[in-house]
Amino acid sequence: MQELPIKITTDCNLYLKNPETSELGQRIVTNSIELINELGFEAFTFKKLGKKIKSNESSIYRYFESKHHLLVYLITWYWSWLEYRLVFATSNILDPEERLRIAVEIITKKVEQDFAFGYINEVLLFNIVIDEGSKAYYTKDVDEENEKGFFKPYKRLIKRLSDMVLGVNPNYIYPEMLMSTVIEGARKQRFFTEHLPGLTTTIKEDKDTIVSFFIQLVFHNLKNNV
Amino acid sequence: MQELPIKITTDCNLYLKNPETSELGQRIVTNSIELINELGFEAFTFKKLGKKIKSNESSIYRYFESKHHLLVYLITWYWSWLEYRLVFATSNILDPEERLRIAVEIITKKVEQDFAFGYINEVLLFNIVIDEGSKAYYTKDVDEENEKGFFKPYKRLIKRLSDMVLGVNPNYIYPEMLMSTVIEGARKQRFFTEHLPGLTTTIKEDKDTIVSFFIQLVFHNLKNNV
DNA sequence: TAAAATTAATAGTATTACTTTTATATTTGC
DNA sequence: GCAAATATAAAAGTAATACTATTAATTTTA
Repeated sequence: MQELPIKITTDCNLYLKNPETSELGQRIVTNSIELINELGFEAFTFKKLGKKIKSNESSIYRYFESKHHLLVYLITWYWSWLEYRLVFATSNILDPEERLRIAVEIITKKVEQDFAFGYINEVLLFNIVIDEGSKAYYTKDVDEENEKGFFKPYKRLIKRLSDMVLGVNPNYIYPEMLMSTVIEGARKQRFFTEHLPGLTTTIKEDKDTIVSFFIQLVFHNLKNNV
Repeated sequence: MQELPIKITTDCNLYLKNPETSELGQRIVTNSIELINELGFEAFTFKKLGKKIKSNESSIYRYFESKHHLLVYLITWYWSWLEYRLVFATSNILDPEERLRIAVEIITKKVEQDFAFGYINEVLLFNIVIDEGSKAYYTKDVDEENEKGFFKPYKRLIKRLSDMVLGVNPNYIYPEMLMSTVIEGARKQRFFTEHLPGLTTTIKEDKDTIVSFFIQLVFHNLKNNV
């Protein structure tokens, strides 16, 4: 079994039993990604997942308290993976502008290649992030779940990006707001491109309009704030 | 009965019977806004609403096919109301920059005052837009619902805003993307401010950080695109 | 005032998320 | 190597959900 460099720690309170630690746990994660992709989160149930992995509904409940917990786990895994890639891609870049440019590119671009990180298919997971991502926090229980630590990894990612913003312009006063607007905005524009094109812009000559737009947005904004 | 200047037309296919046209219909709308605020959309049911308006679950189904249809109706009413206010506030402004500034302010600022438009409480409706707004389109049926015309009023609003952007800078190439990023981004930042402050920035001295941020974002971006 | 339309009430369906219980494997400590 | 702890599977059950169908009562209107 391959070790994954991305760990969702216990202090996030996202699982009852760490799915990394058993074959069944891994099968739950792998197959839930496939099944949520196929059915959408609302139609996805632990019963159907149990059938798919030739196990039982009640066994899945040993790992995740609810299907909502499982969704948050998957989305969190994605943010942690993004942060990992971000650190990796920018570690040798000394120029702050170049660092930020690379960072914005990574957080806004499509995931098209399966990085084959263990039992997780990143391309399918990316689709879930686009289509179902905001369901992780649009709940009546956000505040409670936030206190439990559910969103720590996401906050850490935003913090890291904000620091890069300040590296380019230490006087900029909205670093967190800018970066969460970019990361969430890019997700939304992807969704619009796919389903509601009237709400977005696509430039045919551009390989990725969403990436270009957000890079321009960030840098034009920072340059005017001296 | 006061006439509402905001009409959700039949070609949006959002209702079975227009709730404006009867007292029961209006009670359904008024009270659903209160009840969704109170319980959140997931815990809200037609059964509970029926009890609240001292009518019956099945009667509500005569107006709205499902609770999802009702939610989309409410959100759509909000977009139409925003557009109405937008047109009203900018109709006499000739300077394109000033027009756009006013527009961005209107679409990003909080609704704190009940405009007392008939039977709709705009402050409560605004809360629903913040907390549940994106549930209107994050569904497996988006494409189908889009074809039915569910999102026409929202698209019209984005179109109108894009035209104002082009009024300021005719060479700007991402008008729709910029405006939907602003409108959706402002909603999300409001939610973060309330529930996940680690993902956003708040400046105490500023009366409304979200408005200031987005105005700056738009204008710095447009000025660098000649 | 009769017909049409609207509303109310009841009861029903299939499915959902999740729990409980019990039995059977599998792993682990000694 | 075997008992004890743990993990898994299976079945059955619960309360609630979203929605439908039917029927009856009430209101509107022609």
